[in-house]
Amino acid sequence: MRQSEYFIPTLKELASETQIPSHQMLLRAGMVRQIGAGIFSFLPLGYKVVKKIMEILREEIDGIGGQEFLLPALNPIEIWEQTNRVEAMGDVMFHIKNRDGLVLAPTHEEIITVHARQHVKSYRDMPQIWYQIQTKFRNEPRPKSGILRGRQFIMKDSYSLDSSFEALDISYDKHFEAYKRIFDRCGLEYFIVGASSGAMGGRQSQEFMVESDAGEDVCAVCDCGYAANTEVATSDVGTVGRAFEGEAMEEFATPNAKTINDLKEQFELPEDRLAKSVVYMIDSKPVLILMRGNDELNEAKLESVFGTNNLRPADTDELPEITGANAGSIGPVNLKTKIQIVADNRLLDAGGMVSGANKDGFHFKNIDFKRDCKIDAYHDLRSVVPGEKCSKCGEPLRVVKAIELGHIFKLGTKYSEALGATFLNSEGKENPIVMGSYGIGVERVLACFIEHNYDDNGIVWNKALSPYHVHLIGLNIQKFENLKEGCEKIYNELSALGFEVLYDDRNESPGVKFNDADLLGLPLQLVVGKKSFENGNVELKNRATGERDIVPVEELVAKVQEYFAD
RNA sequence: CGGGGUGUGGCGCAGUCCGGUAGCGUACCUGGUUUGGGACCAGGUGGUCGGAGGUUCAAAUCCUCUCGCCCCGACCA
Repeated sequence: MRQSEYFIPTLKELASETQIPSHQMLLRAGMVRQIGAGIFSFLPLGYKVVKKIMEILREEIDGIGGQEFLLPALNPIEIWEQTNRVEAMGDVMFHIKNRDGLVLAPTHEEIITVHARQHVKSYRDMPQIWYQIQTKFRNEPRPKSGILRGRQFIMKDSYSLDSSFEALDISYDKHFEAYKRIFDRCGLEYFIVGASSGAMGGRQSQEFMVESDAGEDVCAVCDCGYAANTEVATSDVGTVGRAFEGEAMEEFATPNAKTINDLKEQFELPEDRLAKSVVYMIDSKPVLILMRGNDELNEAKLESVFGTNNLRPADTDELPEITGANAGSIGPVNLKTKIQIVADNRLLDAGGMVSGANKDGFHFKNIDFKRDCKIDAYHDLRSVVPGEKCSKCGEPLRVVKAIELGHIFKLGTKYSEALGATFLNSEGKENPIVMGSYGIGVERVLACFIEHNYDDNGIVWNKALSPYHVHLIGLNIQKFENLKEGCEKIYNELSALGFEVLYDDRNESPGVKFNDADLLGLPLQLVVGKKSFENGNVELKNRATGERDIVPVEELVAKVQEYFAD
């Protein structure tokens, strides 16, 4: 491709509002432009990389037996009502205003299930892996971070159809391995975490994450290989155990103690002896939640325990009606109304605890959870804190921000049951199809790669994702006919051998060309300039290392072939 | 949805507090000189200052409403 004819609007300056490196690089390198909040156009160079990513996705999903579909973004709302996801999606789903009954699909389990219902009627028809690479629409409340969170984005989504849960395990494992190959080929440093399946439903899910400050997920990771989204992460913190065995529960005045820290300071109490109470409205019913000391309640874990995302902290004016006290004096004993009480595992069968007396300004001490109150259930409800011991190996955990690149789910039969997608098994018995779903955000692959591969001068592509293989840079070719001829010859030779060559034949000064070349970041730059070319040489620069080789023209092709050999 | 910020030639910004000829850099056009790390000189094109309404002799500037965008939070497959 001749750069003089190619639309690559590189930028010297950026609006100060662009924050994250991948966004800045994509704009500066003329790869994307923004149209609205969370809405982007890919320009030719950016789309070239997108296509490279999509090609890798196709090869690997085809490789596990995937068959590529192209499903409609416009969906009848009925099928979403049948799976109860119109409500579950809420505002995230775009609704069409001037045509009743249509929505823009934020994902495609429903459509896939409809096709399965139509045609997959026997266990002999399975397994199937169906996939597509297609645009998703999600009305994100707050798009952000450039292309990382958009209202419209490209997703590779695949779906497996199986006749049993054992067979689903196989389809799931195939995707797990394919995903590893995909991200390896893209040159991404990622880790895999167990995750909450959230509104998708289902039994098991794992996320493929890339560590990045631009990320929105938080994960606990350990050098031993343990990694989990904090939605489900656990650590080895033990239980607070029992103290003051046999001593009677006793009320005491705590007029100025509203928080755990107040209690710690004013009464010199260790955190292990303090139980914090939080009241949540879960499916509109109040539930008292007990946490040890300042341990943070993790709402994702709470959602998963109660199997609903319809929960919120109780309002301050609801608290006295429910408990008899205001925030700061609430506890599990003497509650004004009888409500469900759940406690974090760390408080299991705890004794000698201090907690609110449900009377403003008073607490109880020596509360025995076995003797003085009824804890309905113990669950892991707390958020992991950095430095806590890994529950696998005991080493300190790190807690890092990460970008979710891909997510794989064992859906089970949620969708097939809701939509009546059944098959006959070998005994002639009707069963719901067992499904899995597997997604990769294409823009996120792009952004994650750049987040980890750039420097002050621009992007540093690898061979797999680089929009072109080599950047041929002709200096002053308008002035020196022999340089131009040399460039044309190299351009034609390399192109004929199948290399994708970006040829900078523009009438620009050398400085402009060098800067643009570093900004675009193709792995190999071939510089044809007067000095070296008159001695029969071309300069070959490695973008990643900055190394420069002076290579005789006749050896150039071999050198390039060698570089791209593996 | 709550909080903060912002909107001025294609792009990046100043000017707004304190009303009075719309400015700088860059890009672009013409001519000339230059050419290994974002060249120089000279001349030139281009903006109803996000939109609507109001105050005023006079509004980018003051007031009211409104829209867009960015950041933090809430939310999030």
